[in-house]
Order: sequence, then structure tokens, then C-alpha cells
Amino acid sequence: MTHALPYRTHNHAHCVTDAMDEARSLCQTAGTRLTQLRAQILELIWQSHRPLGAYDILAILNDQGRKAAPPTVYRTLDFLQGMGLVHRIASLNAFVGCSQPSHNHNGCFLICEECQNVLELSADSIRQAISKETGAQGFKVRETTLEIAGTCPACINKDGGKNGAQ
Amino acid sequence: MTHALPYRTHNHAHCVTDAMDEARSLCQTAGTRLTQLRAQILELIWQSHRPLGAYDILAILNDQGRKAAPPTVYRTLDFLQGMGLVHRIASLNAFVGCSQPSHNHNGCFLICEECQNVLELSADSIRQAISKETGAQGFKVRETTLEIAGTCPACINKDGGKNGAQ
DNA sequence: GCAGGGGATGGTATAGTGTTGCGTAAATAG
DNA sequence: CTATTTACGCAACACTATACCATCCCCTGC
Ligand SMILES: [Zn+2]
Ligand SMILES: [Zn+2]
Ligand SMILES: [Zn+2]
Ligand SMILES: [Zn+2]
Repeated sequence: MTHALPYRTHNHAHCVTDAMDEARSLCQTAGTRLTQLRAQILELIWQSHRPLGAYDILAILNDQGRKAAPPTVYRTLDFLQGMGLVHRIASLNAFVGCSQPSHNHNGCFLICEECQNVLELSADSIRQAISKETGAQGFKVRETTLEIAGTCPACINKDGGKNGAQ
Repeated sequence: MTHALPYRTHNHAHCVTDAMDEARSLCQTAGTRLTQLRAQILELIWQSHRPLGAYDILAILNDQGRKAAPPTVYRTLDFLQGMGLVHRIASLNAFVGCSQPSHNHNGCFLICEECQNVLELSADSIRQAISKETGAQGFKVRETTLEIAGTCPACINKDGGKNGAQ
């Protein structure tokens, strides 16, 4: 199978099974059900470190013989988002697995436009800067969308400045 | 007419005409044409400090007797974005006028979920924090999407903590 | 004035993304 | 085993965005 590895090398089989284990555990604790469908979709998302669109997921499900229509996918994604297991990337209309589902995380995403990999940062310093600015404005934050598109280190090295990276 | 004022009080008629003047001037300098349609759409967007969806704009245009189809609106929005005169808010699929079109600006947007007003910040300190983090990751930034949803000061005062604001 | 060229606009069709509503099935509770 | 809740299948629809082609307008050179 041809999935993308993230530019930070790691044991991908482990990373997927670890994520699934953690998801099971989190749902257990929360008293929610990680059903077969939910697990299947979460695993699909983790298999690809790339963001997957809802209709990408739909296509894969149907390939795998599971009959599904859009609402099935969106409902499941809603659940997974609610549990903090996946994030939606607004600038891509796509979804990625959350790497720190136990912590609360105002995700900050580094999106490589060449290899499509997404790295989620915790980025406390950014969060602090944001909270300082919004505080100064008297603005009460509910949710922060921070998505940074560019080129990852691996791709910068790979094409030696070819695509604007230097 | 029923447009929303931003929560920072200001002379709205001025703010719109100023924005239009600056737009004309910028296009003049750049050697591009701020045609009647482009000016009309830019003004529509400025009239409302709320983000307007492309189809909102389309509806208003048609109300105003100008026949338009989606591509007309999107083309015009592309132009205005290219000139830095409007920004697209990814988390809303909507567009707002840029308050500082002359400066380069990695827009940071405070979006009030009650009154729908959007305030664009320059937020140098946030930009610095982001650039520091991405630098540490060896990530080359092309574009930053920073959209903060919450409650603006005016709405916090208005409903005295009713909606989670305190 | 007249032809040519490039940017801007009109218009149809279609692709891509997300939601509503309702009925059925499966799991949990009593 | 029945009642209740929760999840799933499915059809239809709404919203967002793009591809493609034709026409028009404006400017320039002749
Ligand atoms: Zn992995
Ligand atoms: Zn990359
Ligand atoms: Zn104004
Ligand atoms: Zn407000």
C-alpha cells in the first residue's frame, strides 16, 4: 500500500496501532463507543499521515466493501472530532489524526504543500502570544484555527531550493 | 440598510469610502483595473464588516439588478484577493475586506460568533512566535491561516456572561 | 477609422463539500 | 423480553467552487 510517511521518520505500524490503542482507551474512559465503523475510519486516517477529505474516506470505505454514504462519514468524523481524536484542517477541507488526543490542544498544523504531510505542534509560545493579543483586545477565545502551509524540512532538502525552498 | 457595525465604533461611511479610495489608489499603482464590478463587490464586502459568502455576494448583486453567476463572483474575489484587498476566512468560507491592504499582512482574524464581526489584527508578536516555532522545525512558511473564533468585547458586555462570556 | 490582442465579463454545466430527515438495526438498560 | 437509547443506511438536497467557452470591451498600432 502506498501511504505517505511523515517527514519525521517513525515506525508507522506502531504509530497507527498506538493511536488506535489510545483511542480505545479514551473512549472507554469517556463511556463512548468506538464502534467498528469509527475504528475503521480512524485507522484509515492514521494510515495516511496526509489529510484525508471526507469523500476520500468515503471512497476507501466503499473500496473496502463497506457501503457508506456521505452522512455516515460526516457523522463519524463528528464523533471523532468531538472525542479529540481527529482534527479538521479548514484550509484543506480535510481531516488528520490528532497526535495528542489526551491533552487539550489548540492544534497548530504545519502543512507541507509538496509531500502533503501534516505535523501537529503543541506550540505553547504561539498559544501564549495569541492569548496575550486577544486578551489585550478583550476578546474571549473559543477556538483557534492555526494552519501553516509551506515546505517541510525533508522536502526542502530533497529538492534543494527547486520550489522556492532554499 | 441593515449592515453590522464592527464592535469598535467608527464612522462607517468613512471607513467604506476610505477603503475604496485606497483600493483605487493601489490598483492605479499596480497598473490593474478596479472595474465597476470589482468596485461594486469590494464595496459590498466593506459595507458589511461581517464576512460575506460568495453566494451572499451573488444574491446581493442579483438584487441590485446586476446579472451574475458564480464564476463572475469568484473571479472577482480572486482578483481582489490577489491585490490584497480582501481576505478569505477559511473556517467560514467567506470573505472580508482587508483593513491594511498596503502593508503585507498574514492576517490574524478575531471572529465574533455572536455578532459576526471580524477584526483583523496585525499581531507582530504572534507572527514572531510562529516564525520562531517554524524555524525551529526547519519548516519554510508560505502562508499562515490564523482565525480565532469567540466573543468580542461588545458582545461580552451586552449579554453579561449569558453565552459563556464572563 | 479599422484590425488585432489581451483583459474582463456572461453563462452553462459540473465538480467538490457538507447537511437534513427519516427509517431501521444494533446495543444497552430495566 | 421489552423499552430506550445510540448508531447506521439511505435518499434527497444545500452550499461552495471550478472548467470551459463565448462575448465584449478597451487599448494599441496601423
Ligand atoms: Zn505514522
Ligand atoms: Zn514535505
Ligand atoms: Zn466600517
Ligand atoms: Zn460580537
